[in-house]
Amino acid sequence: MTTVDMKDIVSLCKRRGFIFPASDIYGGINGFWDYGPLGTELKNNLRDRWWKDMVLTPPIGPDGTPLQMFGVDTSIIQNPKLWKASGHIDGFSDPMLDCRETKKRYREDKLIVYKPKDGQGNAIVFHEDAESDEIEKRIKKISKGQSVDNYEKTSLKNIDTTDYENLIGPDTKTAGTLTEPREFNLMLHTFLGATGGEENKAYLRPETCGSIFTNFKNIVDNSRGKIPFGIAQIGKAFRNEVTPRNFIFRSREFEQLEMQFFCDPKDNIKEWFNFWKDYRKNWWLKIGLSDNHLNFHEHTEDDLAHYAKEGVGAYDIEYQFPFIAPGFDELEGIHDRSQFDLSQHEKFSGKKMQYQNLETNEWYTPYVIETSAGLTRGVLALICQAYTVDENRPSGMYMNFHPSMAPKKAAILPLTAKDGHPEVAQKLYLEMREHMVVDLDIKQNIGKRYARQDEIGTPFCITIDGQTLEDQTVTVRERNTMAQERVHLDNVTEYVKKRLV
RNA sequence: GCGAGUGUAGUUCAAUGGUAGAACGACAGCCUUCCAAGCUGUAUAUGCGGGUUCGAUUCCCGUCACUCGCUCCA
Repeated sequence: MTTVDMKDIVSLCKRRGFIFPASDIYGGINGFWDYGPLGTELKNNLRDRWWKDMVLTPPIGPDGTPLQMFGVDTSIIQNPKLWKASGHIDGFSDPMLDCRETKKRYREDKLIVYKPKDGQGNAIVFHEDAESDEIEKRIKKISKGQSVDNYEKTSLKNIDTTDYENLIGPDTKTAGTLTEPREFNLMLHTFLGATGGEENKAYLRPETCGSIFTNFKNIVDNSRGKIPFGIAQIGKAFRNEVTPRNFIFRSREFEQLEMQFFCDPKDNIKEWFNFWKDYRKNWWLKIGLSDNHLNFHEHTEDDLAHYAKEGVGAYDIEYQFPFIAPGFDELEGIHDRSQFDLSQHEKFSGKKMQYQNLETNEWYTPYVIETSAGLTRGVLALICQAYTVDENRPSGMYMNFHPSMAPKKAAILPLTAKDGHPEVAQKLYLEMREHMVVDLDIKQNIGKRYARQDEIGTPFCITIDGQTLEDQTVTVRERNTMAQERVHLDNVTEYVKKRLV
């Protein structure tokens, strides 16, 4: 396997207009990226393909009937109670602090402090479950013989941060190694209303699925949703990642392709789960990711998300990104969320989130299988997969995008800038651009123009030459093989179209 | 968030306490040609802020960004 350096990928992305650092002229901003002309096309191609294959023409179910799927596009900001119900607000809002020396991290509320009653000397910090003889021993040692009685016990919250320099951390002997406690909630928040204060706090969604669940009843009641069915959504999501890193892989603003599939708890959940798992992996294969770069990772009991504890399992589809190779990193999760979300929303909203089987009149809370893919991670995977080193061509490499994903489908290149070539080229360009994204490039020599198209992964280059004027044929060059074929002008749009699927 | 490193044209690199160079890319002109990016020319850079200094891209401090290792990832 050839390993591609992320550095080369990042510089190509900037040089050719795929992806730029956000607010580049101001020095960038950690965790945010802008999509340039080609990156936008690529992302749209991936997004549209997902929407088609999931919503417009969803797969045929295991029993041979086409699945019912509904598309929604919900607001990024929702009532904060939604995130309370989903567990996102409480799940990760503890103030934490670090020890600079030992690199350990502590929850503020789990630490207790022994402060000298006379105010002389350092205060000593312990973990809340420290044994009393352990406390006694350590205090004696550090204070050179003083007893616990000379110390008063308090919680870390009562210590002013200006006094932190006099604190001795739980796992060290030196004072002043603890950092100030920091909120570690990973949700981005904002304030609603022009004068919004704390009471008007709202959150930018950390995933798109929350509002899929809250629309469950609308779909059932107003869109004739009959279980089993799915609700799908594409949209932005935001997380205050501790360490945004690896180009667009972990960014604070990203885009998701999410689908929640609601089924009868009496169904064979495992069968549905496997159905989606296989369908989703094959989908990535269809759009050009190679099998040996894809991997299924099954979550163990310990790292299951809070919503997935009850279910039949959780799998990640992982891709072998260059920055982690030979390891893999998550591209899409297929998780059994069981009845967690609908039950939670029923509890918090007081609205019945159940489904009635009208044939049996039986009410139940549906089971949910989630497929949650990162659109922006998908773009990165496509780019990494496509980057192909080839020392035998002028560009030194080419982007081997699947034709259906390539940002530009064809480039029209008159061999010379005179002799009537540009006129023919422009006519063809105006025809073809009605059907696909095409480039018209007239200037400079042909080798240079081929090389440029190779670098951005255009699958077909169409050349108008002397012979075109005689017999109305053009040459079509295929990117990967560089082989050429003569095609009549009347057929060239169809010729390319057929090869984009 | 911690630790280490890096920061010079669009990209990849050079150089210097005293005028910042190249290659590729871009653009213009020439060539009119089917691929080792033809020929000529033009424009473009020391991340940002402060300090030291007669003078800082170079030394120092801060900051921002990127890379690597930790940490985190509902």
